[in-house]
Amino acid sequence: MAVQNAELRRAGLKATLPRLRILQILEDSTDLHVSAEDVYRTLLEAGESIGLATVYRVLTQFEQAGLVIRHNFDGGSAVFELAAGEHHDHLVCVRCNRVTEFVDQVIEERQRRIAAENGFAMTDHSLVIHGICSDCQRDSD
Amino acid sequence: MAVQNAELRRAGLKATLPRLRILQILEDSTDLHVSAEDVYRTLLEAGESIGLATVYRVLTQFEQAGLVIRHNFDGGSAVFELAAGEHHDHLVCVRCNRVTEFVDQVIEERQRRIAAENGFAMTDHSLVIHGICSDCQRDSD
DNA sequence: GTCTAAACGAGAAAAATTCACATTCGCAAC
DNA sequence: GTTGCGAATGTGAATTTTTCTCGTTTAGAC
Repeated sequence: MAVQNAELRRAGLKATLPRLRILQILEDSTDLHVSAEDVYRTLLEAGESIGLATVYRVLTQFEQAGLVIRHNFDGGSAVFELAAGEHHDHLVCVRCNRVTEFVDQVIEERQRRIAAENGFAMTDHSLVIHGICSDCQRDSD
Repeated sequence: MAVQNAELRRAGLKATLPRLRILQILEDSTDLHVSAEDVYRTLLEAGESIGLATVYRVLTQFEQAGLVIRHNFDGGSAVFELAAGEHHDHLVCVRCNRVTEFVDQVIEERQRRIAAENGFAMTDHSLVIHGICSDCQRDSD
């Protein structure tokens, strides 16, 4: 708990109970990508009385503070991921929604060049490859 | 009009009035990326009485038929683009939302390889580079 | 311990999208 | 050209996701 406290301070956020709990949930989650609803459900299961509005507020603050990254894959709801490690891109299975991460330096470099060629000051980028993962390919045979 | 009629048939869709009108709007639009609301508004301005639900339905059908591509950039609403040309990726300005398209064969190739290495049968991919376009960089000085 | 601004909870509201169902339309057979 | 039928549409309600409002509570400085 003391750890999360310090993390929040470093991010310039007051260490309130909802923020501590939500940060912990993100860190403890086995799934790297969780939605606001996921976080809310986990809180309910743990018996915490934290409102859904607060979950959204906190996740947005975390995003602005650089603690998490918000992805708009599809399927309606945004998902959040701890910004702990380095940047990476995603492979998303269109059948089971499983997400795999990857990094490719060649692509990173080309992106920087393309942004520059088009006069864009790149702030961010996101690459999502959709496909059918090996498990789902097997299942459909 | 006869042209759109044939296009719909080729896509396996009955040539109904809403579908003809919406296809025409997409083709006539100066902006390549339009939302369902944009289409609806254009219809209203033209005095057509086509429901918003129909617009969503038709756009979804067009997507399934491969006539248009749906993008979930961000900002809540999805945008649709005619699937006329070849595949391409997008540069989106975070200030003015202007969209520029590009293609890079090196990136395309790396993506195929990455999907294969991870056992994914690639169905699709989307690369969005966010940044500040040249116009907006100038404005903020 | 007190104080104050910031943060919270609950529920209402907004925005985007989909659904349900009665009505209408496209089109193929006559 | 008429007719018939299943597919498609319009309306308005419902859902889903996210944000807002506002009265109450809390974290952290003094």
